[in-house]
Amino acid sequence: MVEPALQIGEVSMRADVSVDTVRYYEKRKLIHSVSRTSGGFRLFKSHTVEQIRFIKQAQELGFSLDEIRDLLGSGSAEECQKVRDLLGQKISEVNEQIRKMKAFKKTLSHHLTACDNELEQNGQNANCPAFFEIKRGNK
Amino acid sequence: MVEPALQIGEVSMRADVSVDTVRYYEKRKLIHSVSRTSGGFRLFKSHTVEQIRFIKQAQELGFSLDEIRDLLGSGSAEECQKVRDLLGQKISEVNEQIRKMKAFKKTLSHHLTACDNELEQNGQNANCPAFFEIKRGNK
DNA sequence: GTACACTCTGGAGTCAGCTCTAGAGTCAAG
DNA sequence: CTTGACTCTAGAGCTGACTCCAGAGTGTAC
Repeated sequence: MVEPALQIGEVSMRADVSVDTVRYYEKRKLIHSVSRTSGGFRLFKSHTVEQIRFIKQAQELGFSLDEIRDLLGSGSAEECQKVRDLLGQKISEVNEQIRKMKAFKKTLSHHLTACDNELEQNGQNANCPAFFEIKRGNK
Repeated sequence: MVEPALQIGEVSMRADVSVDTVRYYEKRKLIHSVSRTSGGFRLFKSHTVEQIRFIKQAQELGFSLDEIRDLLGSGSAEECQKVRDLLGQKISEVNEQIRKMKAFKKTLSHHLTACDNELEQNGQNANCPAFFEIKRGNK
């Protein structure tokens, strides 16, 4: 039941990032290698792969590596409360993001409708209104 | 009813971006100044302010300036259909983003709960688990 | 024992999206 | 006609997050 150590290439492949990225994350303290071979090769635990996937997930949603690092925490006692608070805060940020997304989607939908109307009425000669002129009723 | 032309400083202030940003967006063809004073000062229509706000909104949601420019379109006939298609595509991208957001929020909530449990049970001596060890049941 | 894939380090390069700078010109007010 | 706030251009610099590179060492398979 001793979990197998992974070399950087294996981690990189499983997490679908480059080896450079893995090293970069280690340098930025988002992950850490647990040990080295006698020759100096890094060895990682397998959960590092999950950790990298989490980092990528958070990143796609606009969080910076520094923010993500704080969220990952070190597991130390005094950090526990801090991480907890941060989590609460991030959750509301995500909620806010979702709200913004929905608003943006609405804006896009409005334009799509306007666009469709124009195409239907004028076909080949459609003169799609520039984005913000729609609202202002200009031609 | 002739709409007043705005100078760059006015636009920048109303849209809450720097004047450099306004010039940069013009260079990148996201907006355009309608004319210049005899001395060469740019003059903008007031809807440019709305356009910049839209750009910022889209940007916050992870769209690049190039993508946004395509979305703004030029209003020409042949572009109309193209913009329409792009709009449809962006709307599904936004839907996908919303889905990811919700998944991420779930991940964060799980961790928050685990964190709370740990704090409740061990108080001052809480040993907040490293992010991904929770799932794996390690201490 | 050598071939070959993999890994190491340190540092330079890249890309997007600004941001800043210098040096010069513009414009409305007094 | 001068002052002071504003604007112009071209180009350099910055930040975050990689990405690439050279030159050297490691590990295992035949």
